[in-house]
Amino acid sequence: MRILLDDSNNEPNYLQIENQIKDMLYQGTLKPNDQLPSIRVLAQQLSVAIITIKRAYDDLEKEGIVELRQGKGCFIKAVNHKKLEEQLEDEFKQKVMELIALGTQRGLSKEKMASILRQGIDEEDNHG
Amino acid sequence: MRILLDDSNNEPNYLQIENQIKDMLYQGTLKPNDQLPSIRVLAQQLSVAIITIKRAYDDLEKEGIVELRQGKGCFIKAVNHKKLEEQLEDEFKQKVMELIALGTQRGLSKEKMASILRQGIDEEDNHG
Amino acid sequence: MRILLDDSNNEPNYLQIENQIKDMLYQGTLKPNDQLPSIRVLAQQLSVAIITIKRAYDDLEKEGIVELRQGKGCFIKAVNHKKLEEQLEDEFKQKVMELIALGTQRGLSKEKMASILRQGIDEEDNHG
Amino acid sequence: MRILLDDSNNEPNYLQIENQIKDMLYQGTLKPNDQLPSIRVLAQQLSVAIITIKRAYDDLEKEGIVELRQGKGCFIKAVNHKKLEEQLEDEFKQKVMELIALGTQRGLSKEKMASILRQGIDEEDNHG
DNA sequence: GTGGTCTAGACCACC
DNA sequence: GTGGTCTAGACCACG
Repeated sequence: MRILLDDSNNEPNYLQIENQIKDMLYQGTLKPNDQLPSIRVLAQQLSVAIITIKRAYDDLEKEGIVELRQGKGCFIKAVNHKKLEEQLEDEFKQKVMELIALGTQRGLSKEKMASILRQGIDEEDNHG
Repeated sequence: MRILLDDSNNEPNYLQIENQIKDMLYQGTLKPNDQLPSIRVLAQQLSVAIITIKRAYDDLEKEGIVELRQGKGCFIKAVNHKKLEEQLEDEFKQKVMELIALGTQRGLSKEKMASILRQGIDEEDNHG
Repeated sequence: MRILLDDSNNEPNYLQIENQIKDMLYQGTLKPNDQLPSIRVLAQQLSVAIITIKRAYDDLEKEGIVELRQGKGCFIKAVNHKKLEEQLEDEFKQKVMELIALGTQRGLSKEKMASILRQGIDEEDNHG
Repeated sequence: MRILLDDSNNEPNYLQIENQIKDMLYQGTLKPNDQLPSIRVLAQQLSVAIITIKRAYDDLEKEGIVELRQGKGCFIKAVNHKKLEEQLEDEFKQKVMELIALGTQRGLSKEKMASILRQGIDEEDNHG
C-alpha cells in the first residue's frame, strides 16, 4: 500500500492519510476485509508519530470505513459496494453545487459557469 | 456595506470579511475608488477585534484590491474591469479542474462526472 | 463546571469527561450556546494532558453535541431539546433490551427478569 | 460444544469464550463433572492461540466454575444448583441497578424509566 | 506482534 | 487568550 505525504500541502497529515485510503477503496485498490498496515508499521513508513496514524484510523472507523480490532489489526469493513458508489457521487455532487453557489455569489452568470464546466470536462477528456 | 460573519463557519473571520468584500466588488456593489469603513468602525459593527479587520484589509491590499492611504482610509483600487472578470473566471476554472482531478482520483468515470456537472447546472438553472 | 475523574474506573479519562458533559446537558446543567472551559484550563483542573481533553471535545463535536471554534472556544451546540430527550430514551431502551437479551441467554425466565426489574424500580423509588 | 467467536465484537476472545461456557452452564447444556475440550483442541477448533483458551479456562477456574486437573483436562465443578441460580439473579439485579443509576444520572425520571423497563419486558414477552 | 490510552512538551493559526 | 496539529516517548490489554 502506497501512501505519500506532501508537507507543502495544507491538509494535515492525518487527513492526507484518510483521503488516500478512501481513494484506494473507491478505486478498488483496497477491498472489504483487506488488512491495512499496522499503526506502527505505517508510522515508520511515513516517518510520522504513531498517534498520527492512530488518529487517521480512528476517524476512518467512525466513518464506518475500517474496523480496528485490538491485538489483530485494522481491516476494511465489509460495505455494500453500491452504497459506497452512491455516497461517492453524492459527495461529488455536493462539491459541484458548492462551487456553483460560490460562482453565483461572485457574480458569474450561469451561462458563463456552464461554459467553464463544459470546457473543463472537455479538456480532461482530451488529457485522458 | 453589509458584511455578515458566521461563527459556525470554519473559515476564519478575516477570510470571511475578505471574501465578502471581493464578492461585492465582483458583483458591482463596490466600485473603484469607493471608500471602505474605517478599521475601528467595521470592527465595532462586526463585534470583532481591530486586528481582525486590519488583517483583512492588509491581505486585500497585498492582492492589489484595495489601497490603504495613511490617515485617510481604505479605498477600492482602480482596476481594469475586464482584467477583474478574467481573473474571476480563471479562479473558477481552476476550482473546476481541481474538482475534476479529485473525482478522477476517487475513481469516478469522466462520463459520470460530466453527467453530475450538467445535472448541477440544470438544477441551478431551474432554481434561478 | 464540575467534572470528576475516577482513576479506579476502567473507563478511559476522555470517555469519563464526555459522559459527564453529556450528563450535564441531559440534566439541563449545560444549555445550548454555553461555553465550556478551554482545553488548557480543563486539562489543568483535571491534571491530565491537553490532548486528553482535546480528544473528549473532538468526540463530542463529531457526535454533534459541541462545536469547537478556533481562537474562540468550545460551545454547546444548539439542538432541538425534544430530539435530545428522545435520543436519551432510545439509548436507555436499547440498554434495557440488551440486558434482557443477556438474561435470556443466561437462561433466566422472563417472569424472573420482570420481577427483578420491578423490584429494582421499587427500591430506587424508596431511595428517592 | 459449540462456541462462536465474533471478530467484530469488542469483547476480547477469551471473554467471549468464558461467557459462552457460563451460558451453557446456566442453561443446563453443560452439567457438573462434564469435561470441556482440551486447550489445544478448542484452540484449533476456534482458530485462536492456545494462550487465549488457557486464559479463559484459568479465569473460569479462579471463579470456581471449572477445575483443571493436571494431565486430565478441564471439568465443570460440582456446584450447588441453587447457589448458581442465586448468583445469576444477583448479577442480573446488579446490572439492573447500574442501569437505573445511569438513567438517573442522565436525568431520566423514575416514572419514565419504569415505563421503558415495563415496555421492554412486554415486547420481549410478545417475541417469545 | 497488534491496538488503546496517556504524558509533557512543541509550534502554528486565529482572536 | 483560544483551538489545531504533531512529536517521541510510555505503559497497558490482547493474541
